[in-house]
Amino acid sequence: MTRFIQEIDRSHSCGALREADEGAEVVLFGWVASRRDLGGCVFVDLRDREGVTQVVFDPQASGEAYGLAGQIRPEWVVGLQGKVRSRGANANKRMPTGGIEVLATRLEVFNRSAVPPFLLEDGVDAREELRLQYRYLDLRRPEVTRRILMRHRITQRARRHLADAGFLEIETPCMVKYTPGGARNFLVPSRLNPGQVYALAESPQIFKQLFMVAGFDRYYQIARCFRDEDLRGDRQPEFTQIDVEMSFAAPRHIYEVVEGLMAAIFEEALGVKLARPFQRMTWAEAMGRFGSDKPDLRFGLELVDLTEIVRRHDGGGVGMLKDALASGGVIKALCLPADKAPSRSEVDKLEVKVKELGGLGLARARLAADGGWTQSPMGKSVSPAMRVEINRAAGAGEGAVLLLQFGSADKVHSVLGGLRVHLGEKLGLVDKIRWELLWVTDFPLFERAEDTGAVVASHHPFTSPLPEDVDKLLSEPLACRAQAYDLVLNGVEAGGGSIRIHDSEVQAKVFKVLGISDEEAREKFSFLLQALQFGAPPHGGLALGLDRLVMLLTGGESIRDVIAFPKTARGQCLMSGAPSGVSDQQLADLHLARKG
RNA sequence: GGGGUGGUAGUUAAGUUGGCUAUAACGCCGGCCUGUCACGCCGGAGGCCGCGGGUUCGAGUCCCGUCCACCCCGCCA
Repeated sequence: MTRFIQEIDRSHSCGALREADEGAEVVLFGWVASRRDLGGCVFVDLRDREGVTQVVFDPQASGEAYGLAGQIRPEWVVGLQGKVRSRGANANKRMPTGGIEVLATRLEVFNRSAVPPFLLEDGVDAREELRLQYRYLDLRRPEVTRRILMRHRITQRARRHLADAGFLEIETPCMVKYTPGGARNFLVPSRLNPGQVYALAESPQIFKQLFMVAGFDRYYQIARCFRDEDLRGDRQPEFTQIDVEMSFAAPRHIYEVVEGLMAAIFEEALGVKLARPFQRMTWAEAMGRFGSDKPDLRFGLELVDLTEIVRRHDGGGVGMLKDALASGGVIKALCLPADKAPSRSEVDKLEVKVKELGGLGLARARLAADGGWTQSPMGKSVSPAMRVEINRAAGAGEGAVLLLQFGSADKVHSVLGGLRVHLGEKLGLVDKIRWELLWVTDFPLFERAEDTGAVVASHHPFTSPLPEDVDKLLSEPLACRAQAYDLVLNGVEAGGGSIRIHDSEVQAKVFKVLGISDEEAREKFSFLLQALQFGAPPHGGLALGLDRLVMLLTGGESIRDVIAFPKTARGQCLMSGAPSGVSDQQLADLHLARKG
């Protein structure tokens, strides 16, 4: 008797056969997805990464195969030979292969399977803890497999697109010199250099700039990055970026390349043609209108700026508004029309949300038929004149609810921006089938650190200011805008980048603003600064978060869904058990001592 | 670091004011069944109620602690 594998080759995947293949002799390999034993015949759904095909075992076709089919169980791995036949009126329209089945003449069991700890079917919601523990089984589930295959197609398409556009794929080291600032690094102790460490690269940033100095002109990499920060659904300790850098580039050149790349990816993944160019909005406009540097444009509900109205009315009789103005604050509101207006108790719940977002409270008003404010702490004191103007500015009619925040612009924006997103989801304002891409541009070059009050780089210290703001670097640093941009997709930051400083005078000014001395700069960034002195071309780039992108394009809920072997929120791999303990001998080899 | 939600057969869940011999569905095991595709029918096995203390005549249920997973804030491009 001939044996599979050694002598018989697979002819098709389990997702390939159609009615046109009727009559073909085929050989399929795969896993038993389900078995329906009707007594006189046995149906088996055979699954591989490409799909599922129904196989029927009939004693008249092969008594031996039929007998074996009665014994097999879910997740056994088998090979079989048979003939494709049409299912005619019995076709299953919900399956791509549902028009046919394979009448098996031979069956070989390659391996049995223990009973899996959870059902390997779509739509089952076994606890994620368990799914991660048996990730190799979870990956067999068609919807999980589909995401991983989609990731493959997206990265392949990205590679092809960028290579065709003249970008070189070059790898950069993961083990790098520690440089301060930005995310916390994982550290790798050096056995050969007692007491010294490598850092795992949080991004290839400096190296890709050096490629530009080297004259490679255009570089890309599907780069793994490492950050030792607390984790979220969209943050893993190691993650992947599509990293791009190009020489002789202004922001518009970067936009053009990345828009082409995104269009290719969307076409590949969804068959969607993106409208180009993408929308652009300055950071200041995004913050002002949406309270966010990554506005979700799938719905409206923009912030209404009431600052000037309140100023003209000198507070309009409302003490807290007047105080907010006096301390240099702003007053903004969200207006929910009557048909979306939350009830009184729902507004109270929103106030809880506001406090989560860092707000002190939620001033509100519900409009009566005459425009008067009810259910409002300001209802009695507010002057009718100001009230009328605010109602008009907000477009608020009878039954509408106004939700107000006042205070520092940063706080008002972050609270109302967060509330806007919350309401967008909760009230079903978000159009789920839309893809809204935009560039947010002209980010502030510097910001004030909340804890220390020091001026710090918003992006990183090599980010170039807008040409028209260079003169203000030393005099008004916080008013300087950067040639920095984020690509925002449906309210998610899909990527970000900047044009870098290639002029050592400008770089020196930036370091001065940041309070970094020449000596300190040399010590921290020596090799980059040195390289910039040897004919560095104007250059800039961007990095796209591949995990987030694939998550959005596949409808995943977290990037864990699109990473083959993800870690938990505490950075553990439940399957392998990493991280794990270390022996005294290992520590000694690394010249490390255990604490305590 | 702070806050929240959850943890009960293999899995997903229910479990009332503390009274339980802890339910159900799916899965698993055995039997029957030739057109199923969530196959159907009959029968069966299966539990340290996350873990450790406490209150109580009595705890899945109440209290304290702890572990794990997830979400939010801080942090992080």
